[in-house]
Amino acid sequence: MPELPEVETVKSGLEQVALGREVASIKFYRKDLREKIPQALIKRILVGEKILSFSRRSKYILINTSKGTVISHLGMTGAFLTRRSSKPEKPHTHFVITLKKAKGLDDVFLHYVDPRRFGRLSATETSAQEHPYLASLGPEPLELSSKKLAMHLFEKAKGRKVPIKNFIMDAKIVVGVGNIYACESLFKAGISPLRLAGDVEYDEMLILAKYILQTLKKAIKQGGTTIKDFQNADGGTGYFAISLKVYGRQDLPCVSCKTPISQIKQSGRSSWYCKICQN
DNA sequence: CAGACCTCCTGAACGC
DNA sequence: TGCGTTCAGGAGGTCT
Repeated sequence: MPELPEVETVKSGLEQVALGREVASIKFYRKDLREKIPQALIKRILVGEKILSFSRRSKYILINTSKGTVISHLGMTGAFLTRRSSKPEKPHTHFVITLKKAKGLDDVFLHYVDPRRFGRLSATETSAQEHPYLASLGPEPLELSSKKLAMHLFEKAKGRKVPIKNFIMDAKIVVGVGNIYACESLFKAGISPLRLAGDVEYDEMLILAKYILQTLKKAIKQGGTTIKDFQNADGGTGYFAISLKVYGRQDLPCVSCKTPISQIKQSGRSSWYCKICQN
């Protein structure tokens, strides 16, 4: 389940093997993931074109050529696997990008595998930022200082009665804070996930912002192991490298006060927190 | 308009 | 052992 740090790692891995290379072909094994795949448009943008850059916006990976941008999301279970053959070897391989053979370089085939098909694949020949997937997204936390992020969150939270946990997971407010990072950051900041966003004081928001950034940055740093394993990646390992203090730890003792960790549901999502340490 | 809840999907982890 | 059930989660959609 790729979170933002893992997506960053996947992007780096793709850069290592495919940046600057020409796409020879793309073969689709499905006509849809979450939505219908615009196959003809994607072919127009990729086939016969050099990959000028990869970029990331929120948890989307963007593949840029002179013809436009292909926009992909890994959902929960998606992965780009680098292979030496075009033949799908894993179940749920939904498309394969073949890079043109080049002197002195290995043959490379990018296999997109996604068992649950929560992933997405789309494209645009114009501005990627105006694509519906990206148009209404909030800022990238990693491009902000903790103070800027805190001010942004504090302003947006004014008058909001949504729980702070749901608030920081809302991609329209800020991108890249998935369930794991929301739970962990709130624990470190000592803020209950049940608190209403509008009731969180600026000072608390600053601490929360610091921990969100710290957790994301730490995970990206440790995601390096995934880059190393990318050639035979089978789903990514980097994200398990961060030590989870509350996520998934229901009934286990709080690392700080030993009180059993509570699990609750918020808008259908599990939240874990310490009733004593988080207020 | 804001907020809660539903939906998509498969496989892992349970329970009987 | 082997079946059925539950649950996880990103993000858009729908309902209140």
